[in-house]
Order: sequence, then structure tokens, then C-alpha cells
Amino acid sequence: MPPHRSRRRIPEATVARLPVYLQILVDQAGEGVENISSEGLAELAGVNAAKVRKDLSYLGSYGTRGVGYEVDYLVYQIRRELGLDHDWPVVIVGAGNLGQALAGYGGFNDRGFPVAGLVDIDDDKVDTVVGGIRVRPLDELAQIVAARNVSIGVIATPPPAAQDAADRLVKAGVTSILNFAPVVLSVPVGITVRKVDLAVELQILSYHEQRRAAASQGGQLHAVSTDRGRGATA
Amino acid sequence: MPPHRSRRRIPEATVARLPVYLQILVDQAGEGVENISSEGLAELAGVNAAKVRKDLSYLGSYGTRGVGYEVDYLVYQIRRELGLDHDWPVVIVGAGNLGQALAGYGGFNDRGFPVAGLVDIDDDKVDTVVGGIRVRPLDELAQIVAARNVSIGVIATPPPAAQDAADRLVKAGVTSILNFAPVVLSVPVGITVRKVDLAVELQILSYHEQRRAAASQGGQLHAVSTDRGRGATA
DNA sequence: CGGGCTTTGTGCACACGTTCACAAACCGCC
DNA sequence: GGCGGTTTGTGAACGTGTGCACAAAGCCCG
Ligand SMILES: NC(=O)c1ccc[n+]([C@@H]2O[C@H](COP(=O)([O-])OP(=O)(O)OC[C@H]3O[C@@H](n4cnc5c(N)ncnc54)[C@H](O)[C@@H]3O)[C@@H](O)[C@H]2O)c1
Ligand SMILES: NC(=O)c1ccc[n+]([C@@H]2O[C@H](COP(=O)([O-])OP(=O)(O)OC[C@H]3O[C@@H](n4cnc5c(N)ncnc54)[C@H](O)[C@@H]3O)[C@@H](O)[C@H]2O)c1
Repeated sequence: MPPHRSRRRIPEATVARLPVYLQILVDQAGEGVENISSEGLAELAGVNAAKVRKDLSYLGSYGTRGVGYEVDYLVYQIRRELGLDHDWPVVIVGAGNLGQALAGYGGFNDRGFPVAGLVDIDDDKVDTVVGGIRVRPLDELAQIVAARNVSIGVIATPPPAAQDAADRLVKAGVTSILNFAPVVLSVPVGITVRKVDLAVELQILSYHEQRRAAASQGGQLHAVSTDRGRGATA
Repeated sequence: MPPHRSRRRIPEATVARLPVYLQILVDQAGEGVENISSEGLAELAGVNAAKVRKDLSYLGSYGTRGVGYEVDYLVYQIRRELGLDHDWPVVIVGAGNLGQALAGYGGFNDRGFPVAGLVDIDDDKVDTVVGGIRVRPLDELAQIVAARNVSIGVIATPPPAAQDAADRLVKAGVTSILNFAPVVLSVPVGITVRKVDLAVELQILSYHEQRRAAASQGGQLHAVSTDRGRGATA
């Protein structure tokens, strides 16, 4: 079978689920499972089987009717499609509470995202070592990005400094940013930004709690719908 | 005007954006801004103005044509709709790297989510103090939940322990869970779960990087579309 | 008090995402 | 080689989310 050049554009919703499938498939491979059906994978991923099949169909026709999917091959294909066939070094800006937790987290390295650098504006933080990484001054950001060919930056600064951090990252040549500060970043076209905002997550939970409370008190009870693939109500 | 009993169901996509508007509005109020137009708010939130208007219309008709929205009143209404008119104490399970960063993070308290407890299975961690919180043994989880009337739990344990943590949380009476472990949790119906998976976020960025690289090499360049409100490509 | 300007609130069309349902494909076994 | 059982891949229907475009509403000013 031909190595299927990645032509088609994959829907964002699917892109967001592929890493979940990948995780499960790697686990399954580790347990010696060689084949898996869309039904089985769906069960483990907590989604609909038809969705699994449609998602996987964007990668090509890698299943065998009557049998299912070969786990190893699927892992290979998803990896390739997500660009995980090589490492993506990341640079972290801000070595505070969160930046240190991130740097000390082995999961990044394991999953192909080695921490190429950790920079901070505070001289007291510079040269301290966290998770085997020595904190470097903010000035060296561009240098690190260039030297290690970094294209992904992580922002873990206080909110007021986040835009500045983004500007510096972009200037240094980074083209993707993962932002933990609760602010809306403004970046040039062509730069991809994703935001992880814990407060937002908690507030969404709060909404559902509040709704539950209101419902059980006054009105009738509703099933709460799933929320665009990022959370779920069982 | 009547205090508008929260009748209508608000679309999930809107619920996910309201916290962002709220954040911006609070900032603006702090800077003395009294009124804001959908256009202005949209600009600051990085979204379409019509979307802002439609989102806000689910709360009721709180704008004034020709003028815009009164910032303070909008803050009040969004807070009420999200259930943020009172605090939601949270309990954190797992006092490792991440659990400590979360417990030490002032932003939770400020935003109405005080840490009611931090529990860990490891006796070496118990009784250590992090961010002003004394780590308690896992056994005391149910007690903490009951005593402080906690309905939101945060899982920051290693992946293999996450399901156990979820089970304990549910048993203790928690009805919403924010899960940081990269595993799919299985919970009873009626429990709301949201997952924050950093590796997934990075892998999505990796996909776009890979796509960019492939495009600039071979095919034609495409604008990358926005991804369901959680990230963006400018 | 009326006219012009601004901005909301929403109907409508379209895009995107999800799920069902089923023909086509494949396996294994007789 | 054919048959029954299984599972894929996808067309089609449906549901959710987005954005345009415009009438309705309100403000200001003369
Ligand atoms: N800690 C958490 O659990 C947590 C949770 C949710 C969100 N966040 C967000 O993550 C961000 C970081 O949180 P934290 O708790 O680590 O804060 P922190 O104050 O502990 O750390 C911030 C670090 O950034 C450095 N810094 C400040 N300005 C900088 C700049 N211009 N360039 C580079 N570094 C700079 C500071 O020196 C400090 O070391 C904040 O925006 C916060 O809102 C944190
Ligand atoms: N640290 C990060 O930046 C980071 C980033 C992304 C994801 N995560 C995820 O967050 C989770 C925690 O990461 P970490 O770096 O803090 O790990 P960690 O190993 O530092 O901490 C885990 C803690 O959980 C405790 N624990 C283990 N089993 C438990 C149980 N059954 N009940 C209660 N506590 C238990 C351990 O004693 C330990 O203190 C992991 O699932 C990890 O994949 C962490």
C-alpha cells in the first residue's frame, strides 16, 4: 500500500481527537493488542463508533472489513499525520509556579516535545535548575529558538506580560504558541495560538453546577449535552 | 427590569465564551470603562461582533441600541448566569508537580474557586504545606467534600490513578470534575467531566506545524481555520 | 420634535460536525 | 468456492455553530 501523501485537509474536530486515539492505541499496543475495531476504540475513547471510523477515514483506508484496524499501523499513520514522526522542541517563557511544573513534567519529553529552553525575566530565577533545565534570561530566547530550531513556544508568564512574551516568541521565529495566561493574544496571520485557561474550565463547570441546582429546585431535569469534544457529561 | 430567571438553555459554544467576555469586562471596568459595544468587546475577545451579540442575547436584552452594553451590569449578568454569584470550593487530588502549582496559584481564589482541600496518597506529601494549604491524606477526601460542600474536584494524579481518583470523588459527592491526567474517565451519568490535556494541545499545534511545512514545500498555501473557539490562527 | 447616526437583536443561509444506516469488503470455515 | 458472520467506509439526514444583513430602537442635536 502506498504511504498515502497527506493531501486532504482534516477537520479540526478530528485533529483534536486523533491524539486521544493515539494515546489509547499506544496503550493497547503496550498490552499486546494487535487489532482493534472502531467499536472497541470508540468505547475506550468515549465516543461514537461511526465518528471513529469517519475520523480514521481522513487518514486513508487503513482498516480491514470484518477485522478492524491494525494497532501498530494506525499508530504509525496517526503519528505521521500529526507530524509526530519527529520531535518538536518547545521553549517555555516564564519559570514561575506553572513554568516549573511544566519543565519538570516528564510527559512532554516522552510525547515528543522536549523542553529546549526555559526563560524568565527575573534575575533571581535565572540559572536556577528545574527539572534538569537551567533557566536562561529572557534575552537568550531568540538564540535558543534559532539554535534548537524551535517552532513551538509556551507562555507561562503573568497575564500582563503575556502579549510581550508572544511578541518576542514571534520575533524569534516561533510559529505556534500555547498560552496559559488568561488573556487574548494578538499575533500576526500565520501564527497558530491555542489557549489553555483553567479559570474558564472551572467556570464552565460552574455553569453546569448552577444549572443542575436550578433544575433540581424548580424546573424539570435535563440531560446535559456534550460540549464540543473537550468535556463530557456521562 | 426583572432579574431574568435563567430559563433558556445556553449553547455550549456560548458558555465557553462567556468567561472570556467576563474577564475582559472586569478588566475594562477596572480601567473605568462604563459602556462597551459588541464591536469593541468582539475586538478585545478576538471574535466576530455578531457572535458577541448573539451570545449576550441568550442572557436577555441587556444592551441599549445606539449605545452598547453597560459594563457593570453585563458583568453582573454573566456572573449570575455562570453561577459565579457565589464561591465554588474545589478539592484537588494529587499534590505533585501540577497539584502544587495549582494549589499555589492565587488565580483560583480570586476567581471564586477557593481550594478547599488538597489530598495525596503519599504519606511523605501529607502534612506538607503548599500555597497555604496543608496536604491531607486521601482518606479524608469524603470528609473534606462533605464539610466544605465541595461539588468540583480536580484530578492531578498520575494517569493510572486517575480513574480511582474519579471514583472516589464521585463517591464523596462531587458532581463536576476537571481532569488533568491524559486518560478517558468513566463516570456515572449526571457527572460533568472536562479534560485538560497538554499533550493533546501540543499535538494539535504539531499538526499545524507539520501542515505548514508540507504546504510550503510542495503544495499551495492555505489559511488555517479557527478551531472551535479554543485556539486560533490569526 | 424630527432627522440622522449608531448599535442592538435576530431571521436566514451557510458551514461544520455528528450520527444513522447500509452496501461493500473481507475472514474463516466447511 | 461459496456462505455466514463481522466490520469498514461513506452517503444522507440531522443538529449545532457562525456570520451577514437589516429592521427596530435609542441617542443626540439642532
Ligand atoms: N500556576 C497555576 O497553576 C496556573 C493555573 C492557571 C493559570 N495560570 C497562569 O499561568 C501564568 C503563570 O502562572 P504562575 O503561577 O506560574 O505565575 P508566577 O508568578 O509563579 O510565574 C510567572 C513567571 O513569569 C516571569 N515573568 C514575568 N514577566 C515575564 C516576561 N515578560 N518574560 C518572561 N518571564 C516573565 C516571572 O519572573 C515569574 O517567574 C499566569 O498567567 C497564570 O494566570 C497558572
Ligand atoms: N506537571 C505538569 O506540568 C503536567 C502537565 C500535563 C499533564 N500533567 C498530568 O497531571 C498529572 C499529575 O502530574 P504531576 O507532574 O503533578 O505528577 P506527579 O507525579 O508529580 O504527582 C502526582 C501526585 O499524585 C499522587 N498520587 C498518586 N496516586 C494517587 C491517588 N490514587 N490518589 C491521590 N494522589 C495520588 C502522588 O503521590 C503524587 O504526589 C499527571 O497525570 C500528568 O500526566 C502534568
